[in-house]
Amino acid sequence: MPEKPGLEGLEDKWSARWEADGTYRFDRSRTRDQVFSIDTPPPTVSGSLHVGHVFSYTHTDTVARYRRMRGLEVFYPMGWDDNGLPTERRVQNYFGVRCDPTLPYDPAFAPPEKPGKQAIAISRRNFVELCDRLVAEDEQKFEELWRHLGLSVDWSMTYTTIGKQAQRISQRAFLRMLARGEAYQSEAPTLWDVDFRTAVAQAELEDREMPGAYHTIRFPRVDGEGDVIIETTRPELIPACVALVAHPDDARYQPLFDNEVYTPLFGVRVPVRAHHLADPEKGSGIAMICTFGDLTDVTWWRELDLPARPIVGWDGRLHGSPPIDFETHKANEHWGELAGKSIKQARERVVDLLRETGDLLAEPRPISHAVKFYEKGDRPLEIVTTRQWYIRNGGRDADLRAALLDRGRELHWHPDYMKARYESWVEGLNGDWLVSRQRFFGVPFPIWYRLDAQGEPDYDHPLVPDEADLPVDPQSQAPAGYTEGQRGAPGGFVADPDVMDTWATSSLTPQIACQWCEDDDLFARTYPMDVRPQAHEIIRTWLFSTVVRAHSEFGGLPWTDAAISGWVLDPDRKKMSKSKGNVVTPLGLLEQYGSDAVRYWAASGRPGTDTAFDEGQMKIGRRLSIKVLNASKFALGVIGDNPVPADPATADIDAPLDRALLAALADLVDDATQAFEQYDYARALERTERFFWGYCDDYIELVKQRAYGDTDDAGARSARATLACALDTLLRLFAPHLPFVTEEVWSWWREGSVHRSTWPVAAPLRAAAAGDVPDAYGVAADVLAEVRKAKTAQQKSMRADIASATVTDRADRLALLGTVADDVCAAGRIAELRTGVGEPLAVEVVFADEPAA
RNA sequence: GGGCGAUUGGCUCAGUUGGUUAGAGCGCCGCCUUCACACGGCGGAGGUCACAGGUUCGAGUCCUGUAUCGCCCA
Repeated sequence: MPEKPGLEGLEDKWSARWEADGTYRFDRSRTRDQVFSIDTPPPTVSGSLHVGHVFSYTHTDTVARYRRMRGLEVFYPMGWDDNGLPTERRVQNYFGVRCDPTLPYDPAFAPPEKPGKQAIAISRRNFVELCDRLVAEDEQKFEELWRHLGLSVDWSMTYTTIGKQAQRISQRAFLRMLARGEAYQSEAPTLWDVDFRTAVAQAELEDREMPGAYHTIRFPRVDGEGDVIIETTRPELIPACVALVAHPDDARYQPLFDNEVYTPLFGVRVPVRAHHLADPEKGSGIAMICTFGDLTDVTWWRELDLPARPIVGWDGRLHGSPPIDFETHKANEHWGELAGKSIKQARERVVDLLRETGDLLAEPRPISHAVKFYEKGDRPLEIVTTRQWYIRNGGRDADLRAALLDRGRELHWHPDYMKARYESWVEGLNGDWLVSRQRFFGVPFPIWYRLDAQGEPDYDHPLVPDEADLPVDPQSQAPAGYTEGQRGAPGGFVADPDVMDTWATSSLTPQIACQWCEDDDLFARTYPMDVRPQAHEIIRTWLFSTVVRAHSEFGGLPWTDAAISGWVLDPDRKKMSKSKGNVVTPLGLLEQYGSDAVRYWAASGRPGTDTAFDEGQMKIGRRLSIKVLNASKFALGVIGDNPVPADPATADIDAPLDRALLAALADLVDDATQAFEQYDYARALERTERFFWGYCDDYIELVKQRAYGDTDDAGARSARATLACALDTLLRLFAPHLPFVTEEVWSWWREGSVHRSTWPVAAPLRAAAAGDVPDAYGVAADVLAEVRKAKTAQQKSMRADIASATVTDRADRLALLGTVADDVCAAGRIAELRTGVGEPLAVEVVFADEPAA
């Protein structure tokens, strides 16, 4: 035991020891019923870890440590989510490169020391190599931080989402869905980010409030009976207009239905149609349908069976050639001015042209409206018709949707109300899950297409590899029966160019962590898993998609429980996020306050509840950690060489105060255990902390004198045994939250690691209390508090001697006080204790250095 | 627009199935110093539990409505 215990250096000392001793190593001789299996969220390594990560990962770690102490073998691997767009973006900025898949591989390529102003174009393979290199560095830093925080992860089982095994599992899962008809491809209008040049899934959308403007535009009627006036925010889409639409009940426009109008500038005849989605309240109540301005356009186009005249290309610019053959010279002239322009440029020009022709009836009226964005994107999404892969998720199939809703109800949610997020998302799905991305650093689709004699791909009969050959990169490997020389040649083959959405692989973390079809033995011992911990905002993405994959492959849930963490909010109650620039990096905090202190703050955040970033709470955690060290040191000094009773019931604990303390402790153990069983680590901590302060301020003070007695003194033996039992129990109750200080103290007097010791049980403590209840402890503490109050009021030291104290209280409480009077007198330095019946509790004192009244 | 959650002293939050004068920490004020802890100890002041109704012997807790804030989904 050190002379002056402190927090500094505990993290390094104990994380090294835990690693050396394999304290958290998973013992794979244990069977599924003896295992507690955690599906740890793989953090995105391209970002930096922030306090939000520390917050939620601490929650999981407390639960892991609790379950481990309960005797379960905890399967707790860490994953790194390294594939996908965030990594690509980081690599582009970090090295100053960009991927051009048309370039050949350059084995000698080395990135510049510092990124230049102009991005260097490199081949796909060179680009992927840089991605691999950077994520390896990032992952190392992440692991160091996690170890410093004290996560009880088995670091020998770490996986990545771009690793060979993850690719193999991801491709295998995809191929099996393809074989079952649960994955399919389709050419359809698709939400498209023009900067990233990739398709985007429903789950990745977000609405942003953007300034826009209504343009009032005249469409002349073909029958010459006047004009139809529409209002639109997208005038540049007039050349893509295929119809006008109004609500079927809208009397203003009923006479127009099935008549035709001319589009302004282009003179194309388009029909006026009726559809219930047209909102009579919006604008003039009649809208133009374009291919495609938004998702409603897609619905109208499909349901009204309209022609497609798309004008926006993958790059967000208007096509070079017109969507149809315009009939007039003027129309072609107008198109010529727009072709190749960006959407913004095209809009400005169209408005000018409408002004010139007089078709713009009023100056644009500014409004603010919700526009769909890719959550990582900078410009509004466009809708482009492309061939994409989809996975069935119930968005177009009522039976599957119902089955997935049932899965959501089967899952135990912590807190329970988070279930509603899942249900509202599943009920609101409006299409299947689009999983293909036109990107580079991801798991490729293990698919090739035959080329016919004209070199046209046959998309309907894709070529697939044997599962034994996975993972494959179809861009560099030829399908069975073909040679590399036939790539791209008529009669040969071509690779599917896309990679899978990163969620398509992340949705398999249970399969990856438990090594589905890679290690059947491990899989049988760990899957299905016990718990998915995660934050609430990705219930629609990660949690839901994981349920989809497990339901599809195994017909069951991937875990029994979901533990949902809240967010960390900055002091202005805004979510901490990189884009807001209000993130706090965790390493400095861990060093300043100590990991246990930061964990204390994190573990004080209720399950599912957003929590303010609060350094004050870390200070309290630090104070608590120091108190654990000091109080333990003192208690152990008093306990001396006396062993911890193996069973407190046989330890001659007979002093009423001691029995009452153990009775209270038994209640605490029950409370903390019940809380942890319900994933309420915060409640367990709060109760333990409260008890601990009482143990320090009241119990230790009350028994100090008695415990100093001789070894043959029964009261002293009772006090020492109780101090030891209580300290032993409290350390174990704190161990999940404060792994470093508890381990430090444990090492002073106990064998092994506290984190491999057993979680306390109430029964032996209650047996030792021998029917006594906590009340005598409560009365003693109350009276002691009154005595202190009296000393403070007289500005006396706590060590001031009291000649006599008179306690007024209820008779039943006075009776209890009688049983602990010696301890109370010793702690209060009271020579004579008198009592009188009455309420409320009061204590009158006469100090020794003043004359008696 | 629909759904979920929150609203408790200056601040951050507890408050288990409704049960005696509503708790804690921080901050504030005062006191106590070196015998575990000054990175300390003890004590004090401070709240019409967002608002309005209702159920009940009894409501911070249950029900209805309103307001404000946040989130999820349209």
